[in-house]
Amino acid sequence: MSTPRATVIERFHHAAIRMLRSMRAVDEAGGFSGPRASALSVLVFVGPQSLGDLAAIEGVKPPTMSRLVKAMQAEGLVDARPQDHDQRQIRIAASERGKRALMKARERRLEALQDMLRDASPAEIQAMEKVVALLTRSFERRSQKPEAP
Amino acid sequence: MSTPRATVIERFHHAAIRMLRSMRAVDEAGGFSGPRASALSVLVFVGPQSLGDLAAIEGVKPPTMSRLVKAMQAEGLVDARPQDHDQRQIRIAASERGKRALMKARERRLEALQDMLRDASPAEIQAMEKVVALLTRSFERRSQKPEAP
DNA sequence: CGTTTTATGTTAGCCTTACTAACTATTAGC
DNA sequence: GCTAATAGTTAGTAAGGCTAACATAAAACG
Repeated sequence: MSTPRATVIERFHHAAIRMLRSMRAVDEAGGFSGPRASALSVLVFVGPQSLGDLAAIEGVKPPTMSRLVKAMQAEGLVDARPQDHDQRQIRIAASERGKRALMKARERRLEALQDMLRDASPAEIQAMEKVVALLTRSFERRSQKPEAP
Repeated sequence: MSTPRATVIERFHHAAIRMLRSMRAVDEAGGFSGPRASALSVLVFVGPQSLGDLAAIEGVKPPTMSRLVKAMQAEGLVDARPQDHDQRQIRIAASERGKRALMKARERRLEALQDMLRDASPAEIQAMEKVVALLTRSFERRSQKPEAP
């Protein structure tokens, strides 16, 4: 359990925690918080969703998403109305104001990240790219087989 | 704002979020949750701390840490008693049971991470190492100058 | 010294996000 | 058409975060 490989993985995990912790501060300074930014970015970049689907994408249970949507609706960040073909479902979409707010928050976060990593060498940027590819691959593998067959 | 560099950084941020989200599930399945595991690991690997120091290390305010410590104390994970040289401060230390619990949780998480990254190539592991170095460097720079002079 | 200031934790009260359980309403199946 | 299943909501609880207000111990200082 103490191979060099394990050590790297563990240190990477820890570094990721620290990086995201400092980003949280940036996100929250900019008005809306992690879960909201995340759900909104799904609505903006993936498209309108039903509540259940949005909850599944975000990895939370429907009641949690229900409350989140209600709060964002109250702030005018999203619109929600019954689906045409199924009156049980609701169609949640980012409002224009929501889109603008998301873009601004995204920009702020990106600026903070770029500032944090401003002295990264080209080789390090390349290394980040490799790591992103690795992680993306892992996520895809995982989502292909959610449960053992 | 749309340089390749920015794109990589943004995708890295997103990948980190997803990685940690799946790790949260592993942590919580194993008994205690993120903030507890994190605080406890400071006590185990860095050593006993006062409440204020521990709060600062963890990036939370003292009342938050006070409650966390109280809960962990109730579960027998940590010991706390007044400092010798200053009766205002308390000295918080991991108990034997806390150490064991942390080690087990750590092992579980590491196994899950290794499983997630099981098909990483040597080059990718090397890339992770580079990224860890980059992030660590950034954190150190940041902690050296907490506020502008 | 004694008084005032500063430092350290704690308590109380609030918010957000997460959960489960129980409920309503709509759709689908038989 | 009655029953099943499905989609969301409501209610109640817990964890973790915050600020404001407080108690107490130590330090500073006249």
